[in-house]
Formats: sequence, structure tokens, C-alpha cells
Amino acid sequence: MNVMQNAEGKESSATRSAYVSLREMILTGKLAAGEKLKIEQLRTMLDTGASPVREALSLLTSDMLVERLDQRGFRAAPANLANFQEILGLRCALEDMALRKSIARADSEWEEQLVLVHHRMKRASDQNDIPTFEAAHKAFHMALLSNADSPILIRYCGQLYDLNIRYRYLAAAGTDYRKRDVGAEHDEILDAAVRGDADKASGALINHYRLTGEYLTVPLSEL
Amino acid sequence: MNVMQNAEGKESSATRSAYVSLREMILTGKLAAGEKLKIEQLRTMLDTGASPVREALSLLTSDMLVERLDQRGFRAAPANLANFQEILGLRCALEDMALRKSIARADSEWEEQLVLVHHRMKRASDQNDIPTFEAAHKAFHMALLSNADSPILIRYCGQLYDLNIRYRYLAAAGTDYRKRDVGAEHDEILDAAVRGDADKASGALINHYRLTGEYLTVPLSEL
DNA sequence: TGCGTCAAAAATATCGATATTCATTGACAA
DNA sequence: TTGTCAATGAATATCGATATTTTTGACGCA
Repeated sequence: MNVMQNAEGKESSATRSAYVSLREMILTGKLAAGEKLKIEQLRTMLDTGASPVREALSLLTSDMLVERLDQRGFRAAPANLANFQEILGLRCALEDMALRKSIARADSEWEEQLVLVHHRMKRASDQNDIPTFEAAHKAFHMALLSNADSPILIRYCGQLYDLNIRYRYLAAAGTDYRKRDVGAEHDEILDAAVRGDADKASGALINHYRLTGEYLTVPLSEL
Repeated sequence: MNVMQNAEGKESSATRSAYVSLREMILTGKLAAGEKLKIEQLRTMLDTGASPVREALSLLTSDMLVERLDQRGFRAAPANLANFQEILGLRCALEDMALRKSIARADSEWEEQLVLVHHRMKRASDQNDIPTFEAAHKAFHMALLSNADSPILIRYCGQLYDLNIRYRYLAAAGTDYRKRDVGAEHDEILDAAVRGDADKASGALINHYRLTGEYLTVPLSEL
């Protein structure tokens, strides 16, 4: 029936496929914040049944990207400045915590992984390969935290990272990262982390977020 | 069809009803940690259809009370000491943050709410009304944080609170809160919060958790 | 003109049935 | 004896259809 088109190595179940697609559409704004999400509409969009769509929406509810309205279906989570700033503040607090734990447990394997992921991100940036960069950027930030040995904390950080993506798209139609030396900021974080300097690394990371936050706050202030 | 048995003011949709029931069963251990959750089994248990059960399990996945296994259904989230300790540590960190924010924005309305909720908890405790106490206890702790004006943070704290409940049941078959003066600890937190003494309140709160943590760690160490 | 009521239309939530996938067992071959 | 593989038996994931709300809009009445 659904079988799963395991073509190039994509998704396995219809539900997961719908989840990934819907998530992408919400993050990039193809499904606007606050928009009503009608099952039938999405069903035809994704060319799948109602059950996978419903279940995918349920899953997105966990990610705070979709809201469930009592008996009246779903809608994309609303976006507003207060929400953006809460996300920013929590990211600073939680990632600071996670990064420090990661560094406290540093080992050579983790450091190597960091360098590798950073390199991939830089390469994608140099080549202006935006989609690859997007993925690599998340991978870099999550790799920084990955050694914290705290799955719930990592989960929360990942959720907040994703929530923030949407605001980047809202603020700049997808192409943010303009000329402000983001690369140098990443380098600084990486260096400090590899050196095991938790204060420096955390400071650089938080500064990175605060700067991004300031960039985004202006265009978002009309929300 | 499902209509919703709005009898005494219970649940409205079959999904929500299933969600509440399953959540209760997992928290109290009626569905054991790590146990495979078969749709058919739960369907008959709850006397409802497969769709609401599936959807409820999806929702519980967000709460980290249920895990989804690739194509092989669901199981109750495993429990182990590391998980318990992570929850404990995160609770201390996140509730500290939330409580301080709450106190920083204190107003008389919030203070009154605190006193009220605390009173209800105490009354339930005096009357040995365990179920009411359980609910009131959560209400008290969430009320402490409720003024933080940070919905995501509150959400996380609530999730962690619930995750912890399960370990209380695992450790003591439901009846914890033995003679250690939990009431006095709560009083201390309340007093400091109402006085606006953030350091004292946060310290008392964290101490409350650490003490509980120590109580539970021993019986849980076999996990 | 404004408002409340009620019926029609749309959308959701749920059920029952079916196709698929996973797990198990037993036979067969090495 | 042991390992592989096919057939069988669960269990899941998904579909299509139906019952239940919710929403819309028209109508009548004040």
C-alpha cells in the first residue's frame, strides 16, 4: 500500500515522510505561522492519506511547530516577537549548560567530530550551497552539545534550534547570514571548544546568538 | 459515534481521553517502563478505537513517556538511573531559572494564587487525600513558576515534573512522601517566594529536589 | 437594521477493513 | 548440529467511509 518509496534513501513510512515535508514547509514559511492546517488540503498537497497527515501534525505539536485546537483541527504555531525572544533566551541558557557539560567531558573523538563537522559547514558556506549549509550548520551546533551526555537537554536544544529557523526565514525570506562575519564567530567557538576553554566557548556561542538575535529583532518587530 | 462522554466533566474527545488514561497508567507503573504497547491490547483496555490510541501514543511520545520504534509500534519509555538523574539535574536548573523570573515579576495576584494553591495542597496532605494531593502538589510547583512569562520554559518544567512522577512510583509503589518534613520544605519555599527573596526561594526549591532525589536514588539504583 | 435561530455545508474525529511489515518457527541443506 | 530461508502468524500502518462537530449563511422576526 504505502510501501515507502525508499528511492534514494529517503523516508520509510508515510507518516515520517509527511512529518518531514510538513516540518520543512512550516520552517520555511510555505505554511505561514498561524495558518489553519486543513487535513484535506495537506492530504492532496502531500499526496497521501489522512491518517499519516494527522499523525504528522500530532508529532509537530510536540515540536511546538503546530498547535492543536480543541475539536477544530490544527494550525501552524503563531509567531511573534515575544516567542522569538523567549526562544533566544532559552537557547542561550540551555546551550550554555550543554556546551559546558560537553567540554567537561571532552575527549579526542568528540574534538575530531567537531573539527569535521565544522569543516563541512565551512565548505558548504564557501560553495554557497545553502541547503547543505543549513544542515551542516545545525550539525555543527548540535555537535558542540553532543558530548554533554544529557539526551533531554539535547532534545530541547534541538527543538529550540528548529523553532529559531522559522524566525530566520520570517525575517529574511531564507537568506540571512549576510555580511557579518558569521564564519569567524564559528571559528572562535570551535577553537575555544577544542582547547577546552569553556568560558570562552560559551561566551562566544552566546554572543553568536545574541548578535543573530539583534539582527533578526528589527525585521521581526512588526510581528 | 464517539460523541465524548462528558459525564462529570471528563474528557471531550476519544483521543484526549485515551491520552489521559494512558499517561496515568504509565506514570503509575500500570504500564511498566520499557513495556511493549500493543495497539490491540490498549484498544480493548480503554474500550476505544485504534485511531485514538495511536494518536494518544503519538502525543505521549512528545512527553517522552512513550517511544516509537521504527516500524514496530510503541513502547513505554525505559526507566533507568541515568535518566532519573538527568531529569533531576534539569529540573534544578530550569526551575531555578523559572522561579527567579517569576519572583522578578511578582505581583499581588501571583502571590495570592501561590498562597491559595499552597493551602489546598496542605489541606489535601492533612486529610491524607493522596490523589488530590498529587494534583495539588503539581499545581503548587507549577504556580511557583507560572509568573515567569516564559511558556516554553514552563512547558519543559511541566514535562520534567511528570517524568519524575514515574520514578516516585517506581521507587515506592506510589506512596512516597514519608516522614521527612516535606510540608516544612514547601512552607519555606512559599515564604521566600512571597517575600520576594529569590535566592532563598530557589535554594529551598533546589534543596527540596535534591533531598527527594537522594531519597529516590537508593531504591532506584537497581534499575 | 440587527439579532437569534436553524439548516446546509465543510471539516474533523473515529471506525472498520486491508495491505504491509515484522517476528517466529520449522524445514532443509551444508 | 547449525545456519539460512521460506512460510506462517502477529502487529502495524494506512486507507476509505461514516458519524459528529463546527462553521457558514440565509431567513424571519423584532
